[in-house]
Amino acid sequence: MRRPSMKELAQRLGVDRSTISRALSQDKAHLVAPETREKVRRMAIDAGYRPDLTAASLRRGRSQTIGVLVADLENETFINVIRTLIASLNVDGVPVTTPLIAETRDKPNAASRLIETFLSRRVDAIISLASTEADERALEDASREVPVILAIRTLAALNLPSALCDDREGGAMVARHLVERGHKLVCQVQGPPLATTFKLRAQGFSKICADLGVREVTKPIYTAEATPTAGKKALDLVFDCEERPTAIFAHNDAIAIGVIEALRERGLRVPEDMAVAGFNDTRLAQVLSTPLTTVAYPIREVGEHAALLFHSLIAGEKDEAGSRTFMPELIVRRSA
Amino acid sequence: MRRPSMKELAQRLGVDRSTISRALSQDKAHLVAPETREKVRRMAIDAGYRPDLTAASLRRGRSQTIGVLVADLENETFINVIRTLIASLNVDGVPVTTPLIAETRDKPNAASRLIETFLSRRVDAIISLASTEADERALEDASREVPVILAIRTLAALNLPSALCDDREGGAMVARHLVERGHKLVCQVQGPPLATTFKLRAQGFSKICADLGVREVTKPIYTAEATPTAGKKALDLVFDCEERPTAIFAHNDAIAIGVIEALRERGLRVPEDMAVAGFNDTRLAQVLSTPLTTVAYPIREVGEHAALLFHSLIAGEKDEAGSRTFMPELIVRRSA
DNA sequence: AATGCCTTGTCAATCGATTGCAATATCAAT
DNA sequence: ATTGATATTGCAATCGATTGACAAGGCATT
Repeated sequence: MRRPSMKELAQRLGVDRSTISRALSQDKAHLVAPETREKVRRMAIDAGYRPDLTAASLRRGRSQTIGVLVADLENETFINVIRTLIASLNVDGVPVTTPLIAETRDKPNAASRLIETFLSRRVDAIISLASTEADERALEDASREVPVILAIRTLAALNLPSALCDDREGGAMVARHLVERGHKLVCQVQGPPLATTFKLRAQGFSKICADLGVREVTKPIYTAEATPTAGKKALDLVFDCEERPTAIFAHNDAIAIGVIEALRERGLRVPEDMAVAGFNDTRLAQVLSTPLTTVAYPIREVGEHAALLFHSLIAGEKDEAGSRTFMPELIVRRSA
Repeated sequence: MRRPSMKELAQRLGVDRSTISRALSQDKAHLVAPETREKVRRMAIDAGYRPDLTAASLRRGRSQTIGVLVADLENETFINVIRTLIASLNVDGVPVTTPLIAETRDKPNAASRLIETFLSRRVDAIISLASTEADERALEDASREVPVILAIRTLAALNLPSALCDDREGGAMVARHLVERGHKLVCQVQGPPLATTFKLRAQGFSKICADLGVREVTKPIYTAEATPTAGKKALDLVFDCEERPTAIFAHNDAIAIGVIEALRERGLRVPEDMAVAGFNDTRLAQVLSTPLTTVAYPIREVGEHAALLFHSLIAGEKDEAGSRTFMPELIVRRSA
């Protein structure tokens, strides 16, 4: 009743295991006579044969597996990038490479432990959507054993192939928009500074403000997490400032939602009393009764480029696809 | 510069590979002399030895891997159950079992393809947080080869060990609460009927309404997805009814949020003009300026019991831990 | 008929770790 | 000194698939 191994198939058919292996493979199938090939394939199907990928991995030295590190599984943007990545992993609709997905939650040594697991399982590559400076060392070490690709977040010191969004320009877009709308004093509610994303958004935003002569509230405001709860708390800090801004750039939509709810609790209207912009163009952004002005993340591009990097790196191409940075897009809605 | 294999370690130390294997193992370490054991472990560490789990899997017939099917990676409840599940997979803080996480998005044949992949990779068990009637067959077939555990969603026909929330009672709790608050005509915005969860919530809710003499709007209202967007659309259907209810039970928080935003756009206040209750106690539920009355999902219990089932099943215990259903908890906030 | 090429298939080694069994060493008890 | 028990280590098979080397047969060319 158990499923047969390749050896058993071979016995039943009176051929060698190697013939079975080749007949069933993609690349070596031409080495076996068409009739034999068909015979083998038919028999494999109705015997319910299922190749043992652990054995194949061992022999090939390739596990057809990719380690995916993600900072936060609840974050829509990460998930959507992973989704397009996984979709691009399939060849002709057949999933050949299985992702091992693991979450770091930005905990200091989570990444290095997970990377150890990945390497023990002999992943063919690692894609990190979770890089923080704390993991720099772990990723660097890993990159000596296996291709490492960065997505969404980069690490300047490492020079690893990456698929990114132009976060600086994204921040700049928001700033320009707010300036156009006539705001004179603005404010950022920044995400936690451990990832490059938020730093770049802040830089891009501040640069434009400075260039165009718009002031930011003096004290920089950070959230501990990029969540609505944290955004809500952060609004208190905004109101602690000597001067009250007329617009807030929240570093992502989750923070923006927290900010908006907090404003509502204070009886303030968005955007009349305070304009709010977010980042990512989350699903919720469109659903809110005051639809959110935000920056659409180039999800598909980032995911697909990460997959492209993966394929080019494991194929060992010399003119490998390089790092790329994709442009986000400002989505103007009612909130700012 | 490459990392050494067990064989190379053995040569350097002048002992047999089997000794290395035993010294480094958990369960057979007592078979090797304490000094040898220490010597081996030290050498392993500073040679940077890292066991090859693909080889170990092959030989052991156990991959120390578990297939996790999840319907939706964006759903906080699923993710949180998976998180506690993964945490409970570690023994003494060491991750011994690696989860292979795959998403079905409730697409008809996604589950069976993913299960094929899992089985080819020789997972030790499969945990499905994605079961729909469409996958019944695939899960049943899988359960003949490997332990299959259901979580969150069950399949009555299959009698597989499961870790569940008492969704029926959850629905009932909401109904009782609405009755207590004096509502006479209520309405459900149901989630898609492919999963048991929503059906049970609906049944529990309706039963109590009937028992306590409260009317529901006649036409049942379903959403195509359990998302805010779908919830928003569904509100139109509610207003299409001949009579307007005074309270809405949305089958989860995401739907509830859509409903609330749609109400706001119509200029209606929650809960004064329309009470709204959700399900799951999502993070957002607490953050909203009108905090959401909802049902807290027994996340920890479900995740931990699923892990318990896994451990007991692969240990082959005869008095295996059985299916369990955990009680959710009504969280009364402002919205209803 | 001899030669060479091509097609098809077999043989056997191999990937790296695990484990049942056997072998040796050590020690105590008689 | 002999026996037996116990502790420690080595030997070699094994898990299941893949692949380089090679052999057999067929066919065409000269």
